[in-house]
Amino acid sequence: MLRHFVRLTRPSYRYASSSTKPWYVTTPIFYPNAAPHIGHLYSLVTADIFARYNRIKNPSRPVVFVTGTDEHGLKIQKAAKAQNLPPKDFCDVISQQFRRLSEEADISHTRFIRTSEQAHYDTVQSIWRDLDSQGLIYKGSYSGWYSVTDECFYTDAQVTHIPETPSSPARIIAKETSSPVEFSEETNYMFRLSSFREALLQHYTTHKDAIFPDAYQTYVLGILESPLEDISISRPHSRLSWGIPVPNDPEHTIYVWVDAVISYLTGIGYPWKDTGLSHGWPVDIQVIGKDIVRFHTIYLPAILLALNLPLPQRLLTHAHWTSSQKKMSKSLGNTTDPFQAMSEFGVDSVRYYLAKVGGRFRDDVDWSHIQVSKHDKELQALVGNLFMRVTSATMMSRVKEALENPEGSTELPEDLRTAFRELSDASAVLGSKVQESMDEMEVADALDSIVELLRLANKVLSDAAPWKNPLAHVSLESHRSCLEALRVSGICLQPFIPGVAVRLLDALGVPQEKRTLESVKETNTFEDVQVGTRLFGPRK
RNA sequence: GGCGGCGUAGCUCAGCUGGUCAGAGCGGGGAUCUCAUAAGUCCCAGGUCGGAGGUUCGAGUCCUCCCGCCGCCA
Repeated sequence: MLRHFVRLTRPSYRYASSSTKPWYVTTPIFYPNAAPHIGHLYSLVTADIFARYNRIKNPSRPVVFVTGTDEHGLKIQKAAKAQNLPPKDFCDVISQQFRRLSEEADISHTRFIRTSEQAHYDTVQSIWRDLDSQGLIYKGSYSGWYSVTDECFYTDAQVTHIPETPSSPARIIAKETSSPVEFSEETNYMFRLSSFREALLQHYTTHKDAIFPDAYQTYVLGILESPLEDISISRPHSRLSWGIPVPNDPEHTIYVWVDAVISYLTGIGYPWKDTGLSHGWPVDIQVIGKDIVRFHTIYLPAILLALNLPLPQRLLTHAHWTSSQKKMSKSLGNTTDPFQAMSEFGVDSVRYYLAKVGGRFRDDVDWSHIQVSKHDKELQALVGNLFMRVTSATMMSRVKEALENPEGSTELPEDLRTAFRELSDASAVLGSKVQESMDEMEVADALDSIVELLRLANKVLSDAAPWKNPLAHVSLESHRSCLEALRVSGICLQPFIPGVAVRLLDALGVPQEKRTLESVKETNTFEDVQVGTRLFGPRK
């Protein structure tokens, strides 16, 4: 007899941001059937921004950041076969590219998991047995349009009907590959997803901000307002051998997405001896792409409910990158190699672009070589040039002169006093503005606040014109207030462009322990400014 | 077909929760500076806010219809 597994009476775990458990963020686990692309980098950078942000927001709270590769499945099996490699060897190569991408993009992940790891393997089988013992798995039949050539099923939407012609009969083919398909049926293991519809609906009704942006919350609620059908979670071993075998049934292989989503648990050591809190569970932010929303908002939570585990706190769903307004596609030849982009523009300029342009999460965003180049220049001018203006030989000598003659007048014209006060006020509130935006997942707004402050600093410096103003005190005040703007900006820029931010803070002589969000409110004496530091690498 | 999202200056985008009835950056034109990483600052031009109705004292913002684009419907 089937147990009724809806747990409506059990409170969902909702930990406040001041919770002491480690803060946990994930990228989607990547499917390495080909080399990584800009979309993968976007997911990595997005997750990294939140990881780094939380490190400077709550320095005493550990941050756990899991990324990795999902290495089973038919596409990988076929890609390996095409290269005459065993799947494991193929995955070793491609997974290494993803790991290298993470490292070269300055991603501060704490764990790179691969679903081919033995511990993950064992845990997936263990979870399968658990679900099975609860009566949540049963054998059923799956039917659809099967392609012998492609060795897979297609849905109605994925096939098209070719009418009869004088030389050929009517037929149905797969849209993607044009291979002929025929309606077939096979036996698979099914998961009782339907049992969880009410609990899931309640969860998303109660937690209206579970998914960001709102449009995806609405989308998921719409799905859950209709009957939820059980889903197939296995494939015949004869067709899919590269995967985790179904326990006690070697003729079936666990479907790839099942073991993929379990990696968020195994990435932090599940099954735990305790509740998982000390390991970081539940996930605080789960970064996902819009193409995998169902897996992460419905299938995974259903499994978690079945395992009696709290659900992820929030999901951040990002859209895709287009290339000069066209969908990126290998067949179109308009994909961008992320390694090449980082090499050409610098890691931080690429991160800046991804965060600035991609940091609103509303819809697809455009990757354009011209736009990336412009953002690269903007960043260098905003941060690099401002630092050089403030620490120039002329400026430093004027400051020295002012310091050596403290009896000089400190009275400033009113317009300059107002300008300096405005800049100081803006510096003082930057931390709060960035925190407010980031806590609302508004990455682009946070970055815009920093840019605005740096622009204001450049303006005030031009207004004051200390390089020619006869009042020595103007030099001192300009120097001090612009360094302060750079300092607070440097602290706040760490999540977005960590390399430049660290070099800036080093050049300003900011101690390591004074680089937290809290430190923005404090003052700095700038006794150890390293004049002449170049914050950006050489340019062509 | 159903559901959801989008459409604002040449380009990329803010403007969600109705109120000095439209802004920013880039690009374009002009001026200025030369402290500075060929960088800075100032000014100007540029908009049927997809179209048509409606609600309202008032709508880019709410409602209806239409047009176009995108996504989902294991």
